[in-house]
Amino acid sequence: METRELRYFVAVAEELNFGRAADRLGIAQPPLSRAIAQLEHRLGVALLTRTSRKVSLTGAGEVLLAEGRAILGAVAAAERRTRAAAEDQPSLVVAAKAGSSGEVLAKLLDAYANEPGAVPVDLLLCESNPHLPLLDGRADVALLHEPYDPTAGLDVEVLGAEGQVAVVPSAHPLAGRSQLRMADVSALPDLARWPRRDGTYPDGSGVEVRNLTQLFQLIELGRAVVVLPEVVRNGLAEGLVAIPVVDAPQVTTVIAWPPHSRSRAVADLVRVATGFS
Amino acid sequence: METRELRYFVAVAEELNFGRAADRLGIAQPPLSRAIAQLEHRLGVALLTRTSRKVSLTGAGEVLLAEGRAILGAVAAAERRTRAAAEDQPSLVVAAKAGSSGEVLAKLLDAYANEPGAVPVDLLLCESNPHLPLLDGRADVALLHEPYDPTAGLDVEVLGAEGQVAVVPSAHPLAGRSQLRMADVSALPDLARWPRRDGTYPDGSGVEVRNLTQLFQLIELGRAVVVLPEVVRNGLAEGLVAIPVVDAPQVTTVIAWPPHSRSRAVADLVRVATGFS
DNA sequence: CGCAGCGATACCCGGCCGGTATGGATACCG
DNA sequence: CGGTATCCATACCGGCCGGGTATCGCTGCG
Repeated sequence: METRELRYFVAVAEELNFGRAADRLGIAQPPLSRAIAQLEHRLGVALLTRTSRKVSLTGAGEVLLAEGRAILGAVAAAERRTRAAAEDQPSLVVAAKAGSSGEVLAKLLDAYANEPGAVPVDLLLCESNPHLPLLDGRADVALLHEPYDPTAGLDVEVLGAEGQVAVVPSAHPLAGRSQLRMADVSALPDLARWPRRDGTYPDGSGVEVRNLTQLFQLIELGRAVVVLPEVVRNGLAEGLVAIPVVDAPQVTTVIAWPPHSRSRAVADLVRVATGFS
Repeated sequence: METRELRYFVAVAEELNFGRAADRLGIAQPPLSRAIAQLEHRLGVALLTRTSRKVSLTGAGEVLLAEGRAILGAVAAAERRTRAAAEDQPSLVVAAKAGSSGEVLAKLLDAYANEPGAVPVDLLLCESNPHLPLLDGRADVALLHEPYDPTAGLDVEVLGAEGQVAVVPSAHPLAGRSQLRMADVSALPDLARWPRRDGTYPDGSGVEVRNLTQLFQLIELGRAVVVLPEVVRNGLAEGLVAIPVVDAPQVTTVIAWPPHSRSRAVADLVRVATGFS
């Protein structure tokens, strides 16, 4: 199986339309049809069911889509990391979610900078999932939050844990309570559309939740409700209050890096991180 | 970067000889030279240093070798898993190290077999590292032992932990002791050659340690010394005794599976395993 | 100095990838 | 119910690239 075939299949599987997929790939539709047919023939497996009006994935196709995405990410990562290894002066890219854990990140980078043999660090602040740049080689290390961020296929080390709080408007009936339970929160109406783990949004009405400041605005307007790690207290606006949710799962901050990482700099940074946590 | 190029590069990087690599790949040497040169050109990076007498890897080459092996494994896994997903009756392959944790495995398989919706289970008993079949798709789940088996790039769930014991001949001076420390053990002579984590053996004299029964024979002959998890007591031969090593790291048995696994059967098995542990 | 080993270069051929043109099936619409 | 638009498959052609053979250039060794 060649990566070209995988790119083609992933494009078709995502578009579920040969014409658009060919467009996206910058080739004509017939060669694409043929390539997919060849791939299916070589695998001896039907990946798509075509009814001249609609294309859909078979079970095997769904498996190959997931595997193929991972492989294409790994290939992109391999290219980037190979090029990075050829640079005369190494550097380190750390990914973190924008607007969270600012001070733990600062402490970590300060501590690392004082290490002997420390390397210049670039920061990559992600609006969405900070684990993605790790998978395609754009970053060398990431700060993630279990269970929010997926850590599948990554090596991780736990840095710390914290409880979660519900954020509600100060004028809200629950605002006076000293603690809540998940049941209290999930009983409240939530009119916003939340991203899925892959970053896409469900269809329907409601605003798509994209970042914290926007989310807080929605909460003030009573159009969203959310349970978040305690640190959000720091950046909380005037009209909002945070109330501990006693039975919410603990959120653990972890430092993650790709498997097979042989980089001295990554090892140093992880050691520093786990040292003081 | 195409997988063909990666296959070619990995072959050359492993053989460090274009002729032998071409032989292994079943092609002639000139196209191989050209393919590697093209790959280097496209990446804009030197992967190999050639001095018409010797080929060696650059730093970037070593990175690409590691990444490339992982990618080729992932591609092989993708093909196998895609084909497996097309089978009308699903099945589950469980990998475990031959000659270890027999009873935990038996308990696990029994418990799983009683699950509703259980699927036929095939066992894959590995002489060497049981994580390898996970990486290239030959197995769906593996029982591993931290820190002996590498778990990089796998999802794991801890099943249990145990201490470690030193195995020595009954006639050995230490045989009467009730407990030992690592220092006691490492002071003893060890004439055997142990496999590295990648399965290869260092050069030199001494027998290559390949499995438990052979290892026990070496110990009886006073040619090897080893610290192993407590379970080995069960299969211990007459002339050997096991003595707890109090400061050895705990060995944890983990159940591991590839990331992105969407299989119902894998999820069921993991749930059963963590349920009773 | 001659030879052997090894990678690079030169050159040719065939297969495959990609393009255009077109066919066949199906849903939608007047 | 016929026309049409949409969409995937097939047919066919041309150019590129991957692979083969022959050979050269370099280097360490006897």
